[in-house]
Amino acid sequence: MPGADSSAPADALAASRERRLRALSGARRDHILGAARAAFIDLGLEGASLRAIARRAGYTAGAIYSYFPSKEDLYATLLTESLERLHARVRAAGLPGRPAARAPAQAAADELRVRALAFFDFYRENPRDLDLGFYLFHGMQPRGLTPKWNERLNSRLRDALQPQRQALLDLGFDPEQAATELTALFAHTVGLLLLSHTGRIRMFGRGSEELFVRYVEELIGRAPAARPRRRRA
Amino acid sequence: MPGADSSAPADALAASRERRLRALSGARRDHILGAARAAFIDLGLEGASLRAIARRAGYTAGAIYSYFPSKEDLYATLLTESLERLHARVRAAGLPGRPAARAPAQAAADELRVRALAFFDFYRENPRDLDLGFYLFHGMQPRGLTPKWNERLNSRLRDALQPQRQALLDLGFDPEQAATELTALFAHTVGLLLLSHTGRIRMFGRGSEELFVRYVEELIGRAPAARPRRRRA
Amino acid sequence: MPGADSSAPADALAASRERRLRALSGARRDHILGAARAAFIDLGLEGASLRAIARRAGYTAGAIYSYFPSKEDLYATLLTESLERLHARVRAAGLPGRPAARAPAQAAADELRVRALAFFDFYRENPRDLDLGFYLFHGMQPRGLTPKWNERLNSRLRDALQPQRQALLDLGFDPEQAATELTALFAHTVGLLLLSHTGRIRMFGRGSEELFVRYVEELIGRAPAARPRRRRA
Amino acid sequence: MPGADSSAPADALAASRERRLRALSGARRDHILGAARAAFIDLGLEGASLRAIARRAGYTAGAIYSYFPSKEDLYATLLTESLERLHARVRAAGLPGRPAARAPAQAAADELRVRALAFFDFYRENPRDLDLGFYLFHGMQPRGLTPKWNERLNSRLRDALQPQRQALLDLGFDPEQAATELTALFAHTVGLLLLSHTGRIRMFGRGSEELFVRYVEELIGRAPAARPRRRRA
DNA sequence: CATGAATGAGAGTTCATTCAT
DNA sequence: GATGAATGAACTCTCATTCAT
Repeated sequence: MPGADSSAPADALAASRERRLRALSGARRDHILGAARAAFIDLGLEGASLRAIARRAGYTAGAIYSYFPSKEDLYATLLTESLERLHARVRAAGLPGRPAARAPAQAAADELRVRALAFFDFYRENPRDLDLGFYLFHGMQPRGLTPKWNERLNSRLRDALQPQRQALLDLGFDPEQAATELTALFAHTVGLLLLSHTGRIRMFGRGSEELFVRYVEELIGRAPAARPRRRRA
Repeated sequence: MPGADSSAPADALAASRERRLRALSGARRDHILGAARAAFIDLGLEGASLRAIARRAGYTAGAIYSYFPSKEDLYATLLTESLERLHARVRAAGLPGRPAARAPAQAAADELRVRALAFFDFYRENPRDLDLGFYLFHGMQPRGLTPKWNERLNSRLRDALQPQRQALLDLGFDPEQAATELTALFAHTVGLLLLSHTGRIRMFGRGSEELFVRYVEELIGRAPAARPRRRRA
Repeated sequence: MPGADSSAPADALAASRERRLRALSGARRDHILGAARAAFIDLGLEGASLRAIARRAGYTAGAIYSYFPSKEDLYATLLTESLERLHARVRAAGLPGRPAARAPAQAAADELRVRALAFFDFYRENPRDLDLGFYLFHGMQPRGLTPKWNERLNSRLRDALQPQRQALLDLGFDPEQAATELTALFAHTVGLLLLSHTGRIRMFGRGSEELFVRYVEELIGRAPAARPRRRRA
Repeated sequence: MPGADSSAPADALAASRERRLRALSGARRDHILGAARAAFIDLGLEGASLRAIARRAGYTAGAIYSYFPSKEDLYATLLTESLERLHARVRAAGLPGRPAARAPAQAAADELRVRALAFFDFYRENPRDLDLGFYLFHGMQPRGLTPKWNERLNSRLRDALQPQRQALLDLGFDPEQAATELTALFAHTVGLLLLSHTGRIRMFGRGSEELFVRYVEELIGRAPAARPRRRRA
């Protein structure tokens, strides 16, 4: 058959084409996500309609549905991706001093400082990512994404918090304590970011970063490993 | 003419009628605010349309505009009133043990505990009031309320936080420290409430109240007045 | 009190105003229904969108919702009203020869002829009313109107068929036979109308009216009262 | 050139390839029609979008246009094919008792009974085929199919009715009478099917099949051949 | 032949707001 | 003060269709 010996090259060709298409499609999807992020930044949560997003992306509203099955899905994807960027940022923060041979307690403290600050700074610099989180974490009742997406988003958030949890353990907190402190740290971070983001912090005449650092230092001060000498004494 | 010499009594009559009307109007305004609050509780932020609010109040949508110039304004009024209820709750919390002759440091610590918890509980029990605050405090770009309302709302919030500030001062923090601690306390409170309200705290396996109490205790532990003897020693 | 003695006239005024408003509103509702009917006639079932109807009525799409809670509801109202016009037509058809002192069997036969033909002619002359009936009787699953509306529409249809049923009884059919013949007559009528309306009848080289008359005459020929001689024998 | 003398075999090859392709294409076209039919059955007329049909066929929406120039055309093809299935069913119905040597009048009556019932049953069992007929036969304004398709569909319908026409002739009706009776029979059939299909018949407390049989028996009773004695006399 | 992307129109519905009465 | 009507813009989403690849 004439088709037989040409099938392998044809397959290769098809495969290569598919790869190219997939890459293109992915790039365009990212482009839409970027437009959505930009729309959020400029127009806020309520203003970022599908049309507005599409317009920014250079598309018709209907075209978005080639990439996302619904607006909620687009939002959820955006948040997932935001949490992944957060995670990347927190992970990257720890790299430089890694193989150092400092005193372990000191090293753990530095770890916590650096990771927690990276987390904090990510949202300070990208306040709309915070909005996004609120949007979907707030109601979360819209439409059908709750079960699957909620799980997935929680998982991404956990990932981003994991380095800080590890640092807490390294600081000598037992797992239970670490969980408690991590929760408190997360709450404090979110609270400060919210105050900062809404401008409400001005009313107190304080800077959010200053307060954040202070909280972290107190937390380190509370760590079992922080005062090993005193304990022995 | 008969109208000339009856003008003074007529004025008095008109004035009394106007007073009565004003009172009535005020009552009806409150009635609408109540309906709005109920609509928020049942339907959430997005579901509480002007129509839904009006329906609950027994009015037509258009009638609301006799009492509020816009939806944003209604929301802002609602938030003002919410902050006043918060304030009342915090104020009421301190009453019972007031005239006691306890050790001053202990009394101040109790004050803080009781006031801060009242603040926290208010929002725990009325999560929609928290929503409302977020809605209006968020972007602050909502149309006509920024200049005047922002000031007024900040002022109400300050009022509600004042008892806690006083307790911090009574605990021996100097004014600067007190401002810092108050800000941090507020941020922590808001962060925990948010975690609790969005259900995100479940993911950490912690209760928001437990964490809140812990934070307050640590704060008290940090207070200058908390260890006066130790310091002298 | 000054308001006391003026309340009665005020009430009267209010009542008159309300009456006027109600009449106006009803007229405008009818005007919209008329526009909807016209839209159906020109654009067919699928083309008659809410927007198209509103445009014809001189309204915005949203304005329709002041008069009808949904498009389905508008359709159902239209069909109800169509069935009422049908009923009126059938009822009016019997009037002229009523008090005649003809032989009863002959009178009953004339009754049936005249009523059945009125029914048939109504739809021959207003084919879109037939479409409307098909639209809602066809799927009938759209949205929430099934339970209430279905009942109501069936009732209207029954009303319009009642004169024919009575004529069948008067022709000597017992109730069971009358029900059977009425159903068959209705089916035949609908079938012929459909053939006529879709132009399919041309393919047979027959006229629908001719066939309809033939069917009615056969039906009359089948009637027990039609052959009194047999009964006497 | 080597290509010159190989042109004849090449042409043959090309022709055979084209034949094969054409057959394949036909099979795939049928496959799509099958998917469309299935989509109709499951989703109804409105729900069966091109996308839904394509999905069922394992294709993209765009791919359908390789086989059908438009959705209307696909529908028309589907209806053509439906009428052909109807025809086959009616034709098959007459087979068993064919070579019997019954009294000719009795045989013709049986013929009519069996053919007409087959026609009726086809639509009773496949109500979506009825929908399809209504959809396309209704306004006939759907875009591109009027001139050519109308003719073709009428022809198919005529084919399916031909056995009944023959039976009517065999029953002694002259051609004119037969045409009239055939039209009336068709109208009655359609009317009953419509009542049955829309559920409206329930309102009359009658069964469509019972009524159908009754109509056919009356029709047979009307046949000239039904009373042969009169003819001989 | 088939895909995947894109269009553009349009669907029904809701909304805050305005205004004559 | 309150109504009921009306606006106009916006919403998400679906559709048949086209076309480069």
